Amino acid sequence: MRSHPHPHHPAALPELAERLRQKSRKMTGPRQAILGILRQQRHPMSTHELFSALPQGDCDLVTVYRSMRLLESVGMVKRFDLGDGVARFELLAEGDDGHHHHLVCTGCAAVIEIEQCFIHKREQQIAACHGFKAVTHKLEFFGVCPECQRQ
Amino acid sequence: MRSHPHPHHPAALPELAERLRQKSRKMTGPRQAILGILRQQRHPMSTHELFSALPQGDCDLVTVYRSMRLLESVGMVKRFDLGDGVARFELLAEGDDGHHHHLVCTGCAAVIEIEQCFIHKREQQIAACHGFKAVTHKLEFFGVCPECQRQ
DNA sequence: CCTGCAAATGCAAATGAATTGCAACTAGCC
DNA sequence: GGCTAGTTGCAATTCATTTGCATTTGCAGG
Repeated sequence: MRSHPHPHHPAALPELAERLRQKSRKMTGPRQAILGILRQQRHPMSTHELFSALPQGDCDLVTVYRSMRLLESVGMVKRFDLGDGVARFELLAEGDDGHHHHLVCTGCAAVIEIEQCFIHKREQQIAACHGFKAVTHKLEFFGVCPECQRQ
Repeated sequence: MRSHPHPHHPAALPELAERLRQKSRKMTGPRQAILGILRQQRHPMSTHELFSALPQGDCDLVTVYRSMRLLESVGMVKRFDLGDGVARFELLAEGDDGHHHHLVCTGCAAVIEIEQCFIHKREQQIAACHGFKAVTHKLEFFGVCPECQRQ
């Protein structure tokens, strides 16, 4: 059975701390708070959303930005671009590359996770056809959700 | 035969002027210059690239930004997001919605146009499955081109 | 338990893409 | 040729994100 990007039992904080320490990174207060929020989130979160979800004054906005960069660099978090000029992040399970897509409502910004990726074969063809290596892709869907259709 | 997003005989400037006038927009010097450059371009161009390609001092950077927005709003140009935080634009043929994708080299930023879009059926399924309307998507491929593989 | 130091943080300032306010033009319908 | 909506230049602003630097803090090793 394939792994689900949003497991019902996300990694516990001690395990997350261990993942950091293995890369000689520290489990600090801010990071603990950030990971704690990310753990219980099933949709990608922007840096500002993350910051506002933190107990007020818990840490600086800049620290959140730096943390997201670091967590991304050690593969604990995946960055998504939903086309509005703001980076969003999802926590990754160990060993998961987090590759999946989203369906975003252009009215209310609601996000639906699309688990399957059906591009791989085409991606291979395109890579081969142009002699490219290490090819990946970014794919996001946009539309109007049932709620917003009523307005 | 389906239209090619980069026709060998792109629209002439008078025709482009007509398209503008139909929407009660004016064909000004800057716009003429911008469209002139876009006409002979087969890859998406950023606002800054466009600006530098203009005869120096021809117009203000802000005017280029405003022009791109306007041209997009009247459907004469299509905006692409190649993931580097800079908007890029391609001139559209009349009646063309410009929907296609790109393969971008992460080393040298070279761009290859990918004409076919093979997502439509899946897109329909996804839309239906979640009750969304007016669903579209953004899809771009990234990899290392043959040149950059040598380094 | 204590210590040292690489790693992390806060705060202020900087960067870079893109937008906006406003007064001075100008394309093109009459 | 004149009038007016639409444009432009310039300066200033916004907004996401990054950077410099002095200070602080996890945590590996003794």
